[in-house]
This record gives sequence, structure tokens and C-alpha cells, in this order.
Amino acid sequence: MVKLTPVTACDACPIRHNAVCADCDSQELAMLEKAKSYRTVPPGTQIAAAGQPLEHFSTIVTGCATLSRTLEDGRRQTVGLLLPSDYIGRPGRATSGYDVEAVSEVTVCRFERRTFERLVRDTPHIAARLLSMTLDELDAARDWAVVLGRMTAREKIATFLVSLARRASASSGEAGPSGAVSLHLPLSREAIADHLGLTIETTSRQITALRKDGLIETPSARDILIPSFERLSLEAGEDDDGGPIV
Amino acid sequence: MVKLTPVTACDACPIRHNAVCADCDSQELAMLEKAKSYRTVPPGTQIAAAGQPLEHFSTIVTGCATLSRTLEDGRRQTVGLLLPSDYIGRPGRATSGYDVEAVSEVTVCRFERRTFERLVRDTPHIAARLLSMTLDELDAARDWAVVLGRMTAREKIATFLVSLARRASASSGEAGPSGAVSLHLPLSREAIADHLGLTIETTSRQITALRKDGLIETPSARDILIPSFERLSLEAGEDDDGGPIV
DNA sequence: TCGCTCACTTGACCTGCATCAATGCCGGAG
DNA sequence: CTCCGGCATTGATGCAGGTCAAGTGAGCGA
Repeated sequence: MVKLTPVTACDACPIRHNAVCADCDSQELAMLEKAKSYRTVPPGTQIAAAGQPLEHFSTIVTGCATLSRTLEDGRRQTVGLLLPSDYIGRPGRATSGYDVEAVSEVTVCRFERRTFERLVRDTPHIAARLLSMTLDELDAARDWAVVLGRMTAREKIATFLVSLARRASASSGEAGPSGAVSLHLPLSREAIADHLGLTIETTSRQITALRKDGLIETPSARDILIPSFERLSLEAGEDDDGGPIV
Repeated sequence: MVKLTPVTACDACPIRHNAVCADCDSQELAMLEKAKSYRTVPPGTQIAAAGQPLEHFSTIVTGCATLSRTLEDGRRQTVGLLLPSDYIGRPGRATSGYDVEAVSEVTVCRFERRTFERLVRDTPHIAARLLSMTLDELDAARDWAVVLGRMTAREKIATFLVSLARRASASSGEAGPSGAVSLHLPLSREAIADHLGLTIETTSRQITALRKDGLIETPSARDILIPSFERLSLEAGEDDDGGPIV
């Protein structure tokens, strides 16, 4: 079930300049090389469970995972979408606060928890980068609260698509997206609904509505074409700074 | 409008062991003493505005403030409640991402931004504590997403009251609250509604409903008596770990 | 090729919360 | 004490999105 992944040199790593190791020099990188290991899991794998021990600190190298919590009556809320360079695990804590599930094939680069905690303590470049990434995550989580608390279903869907497009273009190093953008959805309708605080049905209906209004095209259920990124952004309630969400 | 506050020795500071300085030794504290200044503002003061420059890193010493964002059509969402020991400002960024408003008289202990960034860089105890606090804030923000995305109005109100009670008892060093608990609300109905993603009217109605069901008593609009903390927790959907929220 | 499964879509209906509109209440100024 | 203004409560009504239920269509194994 778990595929072994050949060890990759950090220099060749696709997230070399975005992950927690981004600011490391070659000497620090050598330490990481020794301690790291890769792991690849198929879609649907539960990587961590809320309240359960989590003995590794992992960084997503490729693929997509969700961070979620389920209430005992079955209501589920996804609180974060994990894409390449995002991390899983909380230094200083031995259990996971959330469920983490791979939604596509996911490869992570991971460290044994104690090892990583030592690295954070002894390597200022890592500690500083981790702080910076955590502050970004905090802003993203707070931005998402605005979406969940105050937006309509239509705005939620539009915001979700816009932010996915932003992240896709950011990870391929482009400037902000504009004009026509095409997008592959890593998430099922159900996972999107859980992320947006909606039901599957409402999610589906709003995607249909956006299509009928010409704001998106849907070559297949998992592929979205945005003819005008600017027009969709408006629908998302683009306001102040055009700041990133998700 | 802004009251000058006499400088307090860190040793006598009410948040000495909870704030970003918690892990500092006496030598580090001496550096902080030299760089810090206090400021006290009346209720209603805007401490920071989204998108505007924010040239200080501040820690709440006493009082309560809200962290919020307003959409251009007036919808507002409060994304965080700032209580003593919580910080305002983001190291490494010169503008505030959110509005910060004092909801009661607030006293902050603050540092000029560049000075604080230097302190973070050069003082591992501060950097580590800041990371730890930020990770806690991130968990709180994600927990709140579950409230906003998946809970009913009644559950939201109950959760809010329960988490306020938890924070009050935590700050006075007690174990978790139990039995009868009395609570002063720092927030108006409108501010509560903004925090919970509800309207004023729904907020008021649900508080009335909880009173009619005997789960709370309301000696005045701003004071809540919880006869049985356990019973209210159940109403809040207490599940897994009884983990803290807000 | 057939038919099964599973994800998605669509329809009909219902309900929880928003909206609109008074009314009540407390605290401060005169 | 009385008036006033802002906050809070309560009532009446509407609608966005949830719920329940029935298709639809693409992928896949037999």
C-alpha cells in the first residue's frame, strides 16, 4: 500500500525553495539529507488521525491532502488544503489535532519528530522559515474564516476556484493568473463541500450556475476552465488587496 | 484619547508567564524592559486597520480586542478574539492584514517593529515562544473554522460561551471550569454575531433560547451565569478531547 | 458488450437563519 | 425626574441552502 520512493537529492527537489528548508545553506541541507525519508501513498490514505499519535513531521512534495475534523454526528469540516511545500505535524506535540487524508497520490518528505524538533532548535534558518510559514498558514486560516462565516454559496465556490488558480500559478512561479486559466480539481465534490461548509448538492448546483452564467466551463467534472480570471474574481468578492486565500 | 500608562516592571506583569516573553531569562528581560512601552486606549479605539501600516508589535496586557475583516459591502467577520497575552502584529510584515479594535479599555506592551524583529532574530527564547504561540493560534483558527462551517446557531453560541469560560479560568490559573461558572461578556451582541457568523437578531434569540432552556442565566445583558458548565458543553457539541476553542 | 458502481447532477420540498420592523430597556445629559 | 440614544429583544415574513429522492453518465470488470 505504501510505495517506497527513491531518495531524491534536495537540490533536485521540486519544493526546494518553498518548503521549511527553503533558507537552508548547503551545509544545513546535508544534515537534512541524512535525516529525511520519502514516502508515497495512494489517494484516500489516511495520513494522520485527530487525537492519534503522529511521530513524523512531513512536508508534501507532490500531490494534495486535506486537513479536517469530523464531529461525532458525522459533520465534517476541512480546515486546510495541503499542497506541495505545506507541512503536516506540529513541532512540540506528539498527537495530531486533525485528520489528514491524501486526496491524490501524495509523496511526503519526512523526519522523525524528535529529530525534527532538534533541527528546529539548532538551526535558526529552519526555525525562522517554520515561523514564517506558520504565520502564513495562520493568515490563510483567518482568511478562510471570512469565507465560511460571511460568504454565500456562490461566492464560496468562486473564491475556492480563484484561490486554487492562484496557488497553481504561484507554485509554477508565474505572476498572478489572468485571462483564461485552466484548472484541475484535486478534490471531489464532497471534499469541496466539506472545505466550504456546504453540502454536495449545493456545491454541484453552484458550479452549474457559474457555468450557465459563462464564468467557468467544465470539460469534465474535475477540470475547470476559467475564460476570464478577472470576471470570476469579481464574483468571488474581490476587494481590497486581492490577497491570497486557501 | 490615548492614556499614558506608567511603566511596569516585567516581574510584576500579569502576563509575564504567558506572553511572548514567557521563556526569557532575567538578562533577556532586561533588554525587553529597555525597548518596551505601554499604551492604554479606551473602548472602541481602532488599533490597526487592514492594509494599513502597523509599526509596532504589541501584546495585550489587559482588556479585550477583536481581529476582524470587513467586506466592501459591509459584511464583517471577526477572525480572532484577542485577550491578555495575545499579540497584535506580524513580524516580517509592515502592514496589518486585519482590523484590530479595542472592545474594552485595552493596555498593550509594545515594541517598535524593527526592534522586535531584531529581538526575534537574536533571542532564541523569544523566537521559540513566538512559534509556539503562533502554532496555538493556528489551531484555534482552524478549530473556529469548524464552528463557522458546520455548527448551528445554537451550537455556535454555546461553543462561544464555553470557550470564553475556558479562557477565563485558564488565565486565572485554574483547572478546566466545572459546575457553576459566571462570566462577563466583553463583547456586544453585534461583536458576538460578527465572531460567530450570525446576525444580531439570531444571536439574541439563541441566548434567549438557552436561558429559557435553563442552560444559562442572564443577570444583565453582559453577564452570563452558567449553572452547569458540563450541560452547556454538551450543547456545544463537546466531543473528542474537550479541546480549547477561540 | 452488458451491466454495475460510484461520482455527479437535477428536482421538489422544507427549515433555519436572515431580513425588515417595532418595541423595550438602561444609562447619561440636562 | 425626564428625555434621548444606543443596545437588546421580540415578532412577522422571506429565501438561501439543506434534505430527501430520483436520475445521468463515465469507467470498469465480467
